[in-house]
Amino acid sequence: MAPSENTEALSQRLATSGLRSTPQREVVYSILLKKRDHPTADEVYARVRSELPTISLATVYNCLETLVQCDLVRAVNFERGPTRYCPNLRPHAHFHDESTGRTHDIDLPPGVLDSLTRILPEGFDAKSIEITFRGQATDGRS
Amino acid sequence: MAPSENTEALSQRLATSGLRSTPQREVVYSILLKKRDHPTADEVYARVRSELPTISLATVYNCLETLVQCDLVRAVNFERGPTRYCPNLRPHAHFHDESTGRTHDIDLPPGVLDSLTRILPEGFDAKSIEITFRGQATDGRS
DNA sequence: AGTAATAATTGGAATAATTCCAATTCGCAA
DNA sequence: TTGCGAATTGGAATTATTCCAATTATTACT
Repeated sequence: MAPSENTEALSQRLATSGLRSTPQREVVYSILLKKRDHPTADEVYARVRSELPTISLATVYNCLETLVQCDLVRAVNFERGPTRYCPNLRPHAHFHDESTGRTHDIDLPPGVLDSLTRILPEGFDAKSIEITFRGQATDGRS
Repeated sequence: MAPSENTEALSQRLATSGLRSTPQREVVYSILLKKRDHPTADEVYARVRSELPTISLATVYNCLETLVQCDLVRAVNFERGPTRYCPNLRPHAHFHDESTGRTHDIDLPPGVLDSLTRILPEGFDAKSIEITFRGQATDGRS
């Protein structure tokens, strides 16, 4: 796979939003793509620092926020904890494993989101749906 | 409706968990039942103080946590904001209205949760599911 | 190229929500 | 009625995030 491909996608998305492509934004995004384990901002910060040692935590927050605005990344909140970041753009749910604390992406079969939308009463217009499972993943998984 | 009914339920749930029924716990619970608008801990604190002026915020947090443990209340988290509390025990989703900031309960037709569980791959055992819609409620609703 | 205008980054301070902790107080049981 | 564990309390501490003012980078224009 061409490493420039995603960088391209990023630049384009930023451009169409009137934003600039910067080293910080590129590295933050590439870090998210590299290891899709739903890291927190702090975790992203730690990983990015090995490539960009002078980046600040505030910038990491800014970049993540920007990526969310561009719809390249989803911000995910489980219970009280810190926000986690997910670069998976396919329609998917999250499975939160209570024993390991890990979060798994669960791809959704086509139609699931539509059929959920249909249970809404008149007058409710949903722009997005989030589905979160909580339980145990008995199986060894990444 | 008998006002003692819910208090009864509370005492029983607490008892079976080896916990005590206290005035603080009872009032916090009754406040949640009285106005089901998904208040934050701070909001609960404010409401409870009119009945129990000397209660502390820490106790409100403790009571809410206890009620969640007893499965009498659900803790709900939208994006970054503070945790909100919901005494609705029926299977329901949440609709978060982005224009008003309000949260509506959406009752789920029977079978929805089961059919969602069925999309999980082998090895994933879900104990609970949360469904959150985000959008606009065009209609005037409580 | 030179420069103004604008956008992005930075570090640190500030805020918000929640948890922790040690000291009291309460309620039940012997 | 005394004692023990549970619950409450107030305040300090912690965590996650946002804010802000100063600097730095990038772009557009001449």
